[in-house]
Amino acid sequence: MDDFTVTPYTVEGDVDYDRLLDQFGADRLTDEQLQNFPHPTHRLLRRRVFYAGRDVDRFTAAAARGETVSVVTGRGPSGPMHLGHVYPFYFAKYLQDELGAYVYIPLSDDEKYFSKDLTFDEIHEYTRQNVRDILAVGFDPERTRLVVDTADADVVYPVAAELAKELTPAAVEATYGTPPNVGLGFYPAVQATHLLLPQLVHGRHPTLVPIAVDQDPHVRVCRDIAAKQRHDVEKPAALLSRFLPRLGGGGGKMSTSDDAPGILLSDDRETVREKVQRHAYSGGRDDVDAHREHGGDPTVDVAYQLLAYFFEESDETLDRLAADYRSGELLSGELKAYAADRIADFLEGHQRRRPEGPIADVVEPYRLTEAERARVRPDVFGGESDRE
RNA sequence: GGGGAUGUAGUCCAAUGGUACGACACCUGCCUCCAGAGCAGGUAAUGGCUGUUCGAAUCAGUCCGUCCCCA
Repeated sequence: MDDFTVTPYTVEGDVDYDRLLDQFGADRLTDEQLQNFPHPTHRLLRRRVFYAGRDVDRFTAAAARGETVSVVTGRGPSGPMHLGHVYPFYFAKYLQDELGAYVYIPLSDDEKYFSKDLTFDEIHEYTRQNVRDILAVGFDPERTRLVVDTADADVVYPVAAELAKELTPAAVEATYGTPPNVGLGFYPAVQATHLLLPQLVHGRHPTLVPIAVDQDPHVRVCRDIAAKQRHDVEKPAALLSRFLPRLGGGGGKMSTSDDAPGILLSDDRETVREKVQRHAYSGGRDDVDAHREHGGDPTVDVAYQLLAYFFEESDETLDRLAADYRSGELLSGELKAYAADRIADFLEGHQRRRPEGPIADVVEPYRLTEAERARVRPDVFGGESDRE
């Protein structure tokens, strides 16, 4: 009946988040686990946008003891970034601010080349744009590293090669389906490299991977490899989120490649207002009289959902909006206007922080240093074992 | 390397030499507080080149892409 598909390459239909956990074998976040995160607890946790995980406790326990922890959350640079892409990065910043976590951000340009009909020139243009948007989040350059697969291949490839030997085609096929080309068949090894990289650079420690549930297979594959590798690493922990609702409603995720237009990080206030007003599915009634009498349904109202997921910081305001909407006092158009303004407020801040200037200068403080690379990369010609 | 199949709009697909069909998606209008639903309208395609023909999506040649079998 409620047919849906969730894989790293496809999200379709009305997603049943509970059934997904059964399918994937992840655990729903308990109230207690929630309390183990730094206070005040981030609203993405409080409101159960991040609603499940694997091995979260080891991460929070280590963090509570003040030990080294890291966060990995990435980006596939196949287009401009929209609202649905950005909240994991703001969550990562919260963990960095509160825990001093290292934040590693892999950009999988190779994977997008393998899976999309795009040239590397196009992908790299998006990569540069996306980097500016990611850095607009405000990460600490001392503790944040952007890793671009093809640009940092000196580090990524040797590790991926080691891990790839542990990965059978059958395992890849079982997890992702038959790869359409050998590049994608190899890519899970690269993905696993991303998740282990903080430990390879900084030594064994717990890593948390906050991502949308469709990316969970990557974590599972990596955990399998980490378990059998002689690398001294812990299995990365996962923190899994629901999808930010699409403007059109339904259960899928916001997308730029899809039909429903998403709200881009570059949209100005007028554009946001127009997109929300014209496209957001509402929980309102058919006309004003019916709405005043019976009230609206915030649980299906996309404007309300966007506020609840991320864009309204105040729990009190959120509760009041829901109550007023249900009572019929608040009309759909009014709720949309409010939501659009909160989103536009957020975007204005984001756009103001977006770094200008030559991209090489902008990204430099966030690239792996030579010393960090040397810790990971084998030194083929630097050794002395070539004696006759 | 050999053999076979296939290529039509964003997607799926029809048309055996004669106006390129339809669906979904998208856009516009009506209706709605808004969106959706509903109704009315609209945009959009024959992989490239050459040839045969009055006329080619259709036949031939060639190139390109994709898939399958064999090596």
